[in-house]
Amino acid sequence: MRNDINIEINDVCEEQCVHNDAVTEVKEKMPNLDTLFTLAELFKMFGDTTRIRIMCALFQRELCVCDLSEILGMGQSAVSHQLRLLRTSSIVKVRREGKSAYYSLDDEHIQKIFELGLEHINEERRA
Amino acid sequence: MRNDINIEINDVCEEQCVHNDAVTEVKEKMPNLDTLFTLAELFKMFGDTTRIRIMCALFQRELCVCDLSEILGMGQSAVSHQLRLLRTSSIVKVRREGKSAYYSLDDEHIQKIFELGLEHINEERRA
DNA sequence: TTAACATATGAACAGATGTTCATGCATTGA
DNA sequence: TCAATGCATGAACATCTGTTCATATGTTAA
Repeated sequence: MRNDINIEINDVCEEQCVHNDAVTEVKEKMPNLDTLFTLAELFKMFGDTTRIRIMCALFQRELCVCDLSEILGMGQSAVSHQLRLLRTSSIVKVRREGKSAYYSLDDEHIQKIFELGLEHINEERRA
Repeated sequence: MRNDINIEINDVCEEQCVHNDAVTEVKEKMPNLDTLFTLAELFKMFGDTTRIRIMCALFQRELCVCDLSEILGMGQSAVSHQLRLLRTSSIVKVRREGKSAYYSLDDEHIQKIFELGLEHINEERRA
């Protein structure tokens, strides 16, 4: 009985349908919240058309801000802001030469993630 | 001279530093905007901690809304709203049984994308 | 049928996000 | 040194997003 009381105290708001074994096991095996938060932050970078287009352009070659601005048909400021986010997330890196800043991809995972995403949406379209 | 005028008309706001060869080539090889938009929509689903946690839980096993609600420590409504988004993006699928709705992953790409993301952030941390 | 329950969903709200505008900083060439 | 150029960045603004609340839908058991 004391045991029951403890369960009630610990599992506040427990719904009646909960499969306790499943819930406990899944909870234990989940990566910690910090990791998942960081992961979400990474994927957030892929979750905007402008940034995806920037990455996609950089798959081909290193480019300066001005080139990217022209390729995307967007203002230099907008591109620059997005590049800052991509830099912060270690997705792109800069190389400065004279007045220009040349951006390129920092890591081959980026393209792999991109390609898996493409596969997924293509299967979806076929289905 | 007429040629110069046309160039000015077509390439409005052209910056002076643009590397025209590079820009033209990259532009040609870029996937179309629709595809990149759809791709961004997909990755948007990975770009939220709640949804990442849901996917992560479903890697282990099929779960009902109520279980997920308990695992995440979040309200049923919030979870249900997110599941709807994941359903719409063909990331999860539902199986209904009695009063419950059991969710599971729709496609193995999802876990692969997740794992590549993990690799990326782990390399980042090591560096 | 009715009550209880699991889930879904619309509305409302707060907070996050992306672009533009204005401006600052560094580099280059005159 | 000064003007022009390429890039970065803060502020402002509109839009998008995620959660909560209230409520609806559909299923089950009594």
